[in-house]
Amino acid sequence: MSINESELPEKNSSRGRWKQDPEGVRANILAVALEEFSANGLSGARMDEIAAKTRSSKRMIYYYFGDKESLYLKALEAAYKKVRKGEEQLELNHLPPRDALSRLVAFTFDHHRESPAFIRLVMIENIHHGRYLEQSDEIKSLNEAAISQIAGIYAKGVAEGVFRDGLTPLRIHWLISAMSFFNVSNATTFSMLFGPELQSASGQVSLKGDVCETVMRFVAA
Amino acid sequence: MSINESELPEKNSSRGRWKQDPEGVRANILAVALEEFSANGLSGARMDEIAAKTRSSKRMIYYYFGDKESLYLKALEAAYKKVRKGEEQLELNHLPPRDALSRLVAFTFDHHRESPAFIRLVMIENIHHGRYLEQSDEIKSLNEAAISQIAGIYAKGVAEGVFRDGLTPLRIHWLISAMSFFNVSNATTFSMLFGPELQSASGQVSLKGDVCETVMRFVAA
DNA sequence: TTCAAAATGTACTAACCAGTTAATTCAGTC
DNA sequence: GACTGAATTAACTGGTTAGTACATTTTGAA
Repeated sequence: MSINESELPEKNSSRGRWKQDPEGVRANILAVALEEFSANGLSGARMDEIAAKTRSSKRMIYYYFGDKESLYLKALEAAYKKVRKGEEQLELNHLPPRDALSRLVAFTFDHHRESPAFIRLVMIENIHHGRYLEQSDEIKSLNEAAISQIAGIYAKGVAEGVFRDGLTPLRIHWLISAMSFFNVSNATTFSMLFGPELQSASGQVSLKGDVCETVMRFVAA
Repeated sequence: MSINESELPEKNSSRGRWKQDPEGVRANILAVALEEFSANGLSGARMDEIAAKTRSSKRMIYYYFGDKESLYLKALEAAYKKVRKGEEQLELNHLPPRDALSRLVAFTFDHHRESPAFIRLVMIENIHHGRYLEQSDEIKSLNEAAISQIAGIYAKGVAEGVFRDGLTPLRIHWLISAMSFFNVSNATTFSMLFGPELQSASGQVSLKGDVCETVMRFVAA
């Protein structure tokens, strides 16, 4: 899971010597910040709290990141990059269209489920009307891949006559995202209002089946 | 400072008379609070800001609601009640199952779209892991109706052979909710990452069509 | 060794903000 | 027309929190 937990020795004793490790400190701060912002939101997160969970100090956060909002933005970017990196693993080109799409849906469902911190940051960003995402051209450029992957699968499926014509990759992507995202983002309130059965282990299995089925039926010729 | 003789626009000047209207004041505070919490979240909202937008004063908020969290909870409850009241209008029992379901989906899609403040509060509540929703038994009791309505339609559809067997009303409701909710909750970031076409007027029309189609195909025999 | 620049620690401050104090004005009652 | 409790106002407070000043240590190069 967490790859870059580069084990720095001990938190430097106050009187003793300390070793410089700018990159490690930066990465450590970012990881903590991501967790805290994800848990408490931008205004809810506390800089002192973030600093305390860091291997370094509040002073270093301001030294490296300037202010709270910049730190939030960097954490948001880091979260996106991490998620996209996970998505790159998937290779579907060799599969027949229906298998490819089905696997993509199942993968997306699982992937969202395993990235709750990311999901929460996206929710928070939506509450802020995307004020910070807006400032990051870096993130915006990362999302062509998802669409073009679907485009390839869909075109092939239409050509083979197994998918109906007249859809767009974007709408298919929207459908997959909506269900996979909602499953994580609204898990708490949905369970509270309608019971926890869909969030149980077996409930999630059957839900994933439903989600795949839903997409397959939506595109079926 | 000098004794204030200045004219506050809407507010009662300190020299002038004021009328008692406890219920009106309460309702006014709640409406403003709902808007502010929805816009800024629990920790992001400012009591002074809420008070300023109210017809009365900060002291009155504390007089009627106790503290910030209680106000938030009451605003949350008010939002739920308002939304449920809107849902009660729908009468579907006389329609054939497919028409009934189709109309229910379209209605839910529109209804969510017209209640962005409510959607945002639910998002915020999910970020808080439902800590406040949890405290409101009142809200929890409101949600049987949605399920039983679908149950009726679905059972009829299965009996007539137009819907497949083996589903549950809960899973159908989940599907409708997921798409209708996501369409509003993630509108900002989705548009930023993939373009605004689905949020345009015509995009929403075609999306609503997709959502109906998706549900109908999911339940089709 | 020396020295400047980068990196870090300690302790502070100024602003903010939820909640309070205490005085005042209304509406209804006798 | 005075009394009472409910409603309302303005100003204040104390804790919290983002951000900073300043001293100190480390590093690497001359």
